[in-house]
Amino acid sequence: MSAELAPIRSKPAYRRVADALRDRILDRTLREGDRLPPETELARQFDVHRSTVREALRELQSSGLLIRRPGSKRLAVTRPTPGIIAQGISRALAMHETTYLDVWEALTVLEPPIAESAARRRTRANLERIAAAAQRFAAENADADLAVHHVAAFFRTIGEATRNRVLMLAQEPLLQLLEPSLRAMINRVPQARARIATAQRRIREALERGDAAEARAWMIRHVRDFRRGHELAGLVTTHRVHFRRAAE
Amino acid sequence: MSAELAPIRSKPAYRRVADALRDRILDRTLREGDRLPPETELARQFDVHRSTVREALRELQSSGLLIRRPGSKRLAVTRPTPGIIAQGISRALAMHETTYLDVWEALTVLEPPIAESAARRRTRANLERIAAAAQRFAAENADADLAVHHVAAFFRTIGEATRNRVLMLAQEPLLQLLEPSLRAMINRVPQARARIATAQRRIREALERGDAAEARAWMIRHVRDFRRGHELAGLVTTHRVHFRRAAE
DNA sequence: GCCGTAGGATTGTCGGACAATTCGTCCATT
DNA sequence: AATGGACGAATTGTCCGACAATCCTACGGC
Repeated sequence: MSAELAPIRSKPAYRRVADALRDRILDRTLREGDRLPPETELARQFDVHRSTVREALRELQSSGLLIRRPGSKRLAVTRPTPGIIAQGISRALAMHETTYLDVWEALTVLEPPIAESAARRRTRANLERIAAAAQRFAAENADADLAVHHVAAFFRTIGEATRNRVLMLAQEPLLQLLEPSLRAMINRVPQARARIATAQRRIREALERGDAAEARAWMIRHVRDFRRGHELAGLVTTHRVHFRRAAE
Repeated sequence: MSAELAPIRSKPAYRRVADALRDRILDRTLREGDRLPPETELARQFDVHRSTVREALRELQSSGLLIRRPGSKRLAVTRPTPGIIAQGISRALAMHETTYLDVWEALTVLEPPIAESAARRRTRANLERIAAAAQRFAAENADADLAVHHVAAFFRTIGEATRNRVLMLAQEPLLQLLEPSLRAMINRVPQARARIATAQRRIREALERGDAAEARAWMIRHVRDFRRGHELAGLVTTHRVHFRRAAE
């Protein structure tokens, strides 16, 4: 007979304020680009103290719904960028027992279909961006950090070409987590840059022809190469990924 | 000759405190399960006011690194759960122009390889959880909300069987976003439940046999059915997804 | 019309206060 | 030795108020 009693825990005010604001943003009462009212005004409207409002604001800020535009005082409503979101994902993955092998497996799953889809939907503008990214990688012969950055950018431009936000967002954390090990690999495996450049070229050409099967096939090789290179570099793929991003 | 001057913007104290704490968590100085020191103590250590500390705490709390255990006062260090992370992703996707078609496409990409991988790695325990989830769905003939919940749970158990956090995390937002439209579909398409139950059974059997190809094949059909059902129900797949999750 | 400036508005941070809850410990009871 | 209060200490949630630093704006000068 003992009914399961719902635990009664009225939410603290800062959370109610955050929820209320988030609702206003999601239902577009507050639209993207709008500047938020001043804290004192919000405090007045919600009938709480300004400190309480500020706690709520920090919450929304860290989930990427509010942003302070550089050189501006007021907060503005914004859509969370893939980068911000992926940062949270990357941290979460780094805290769980995620290995480079896991990341690589996910790349294997995601990237070939992404390449395929990109081959079907890419526009002229996409192709230009893809070519530019490949070009930048090919031109960067010194700085490994930059090279790695350009590799990630290449994948991103392909993701954009799919026009599917879900896929773009899904691949972003992989790119973030891949960077450190990719950098190590490029430094230790001499032929790595050339192999990457070749794969990028073949993928790019396939995308230009709209050849989905070929784009997929080369993407598969490209991703497989990452693992090969990883092993050649003596990196252990079952090591846990790590991720830091605080200083800026 | 004009050197690119780095914009000097010393971060506000609440952000520095948040960064410092986040670093301590990521480098495991503060370990999972540890209770955080009291706010006054943190304020003393960082030499800032307690309000400032509280703003930092809200930030970490919303990124899922700190949690208040039910019926507890102190905050505890924790790993962000897939659910929490995916919530942020879902919101982000809902704010961009993400359509149900996008979600469905991502399901098409992700789920078959997940099923394949699960077929290779599943343990006895996984199989039991998968069977239990399928059982719960089959037994739920009334409440559409519950049925939908069980469908998502079925996918989650399969994701767990892959033992790959990245894949698990990638599929979570899809499940969250799928729920509303899936609920509508189940309510409007009479044969939907039966088709889902059949697919679940075939997938489960394939997983039990460790038959990766068959698991993949049935998962493909299963996901395709979602779209068919969607269309049969007269739901427009190019509508934007929406996501709310505030009350609790 | 463009530009600089003064005053107003807004944020970042602080000091302090107090009620409500939870924590921890000590003691009585079974 | 477990169990179950009892109670003061510790901690959080919320508020009030204050002030410097910075951003914003509107006004007046060129």
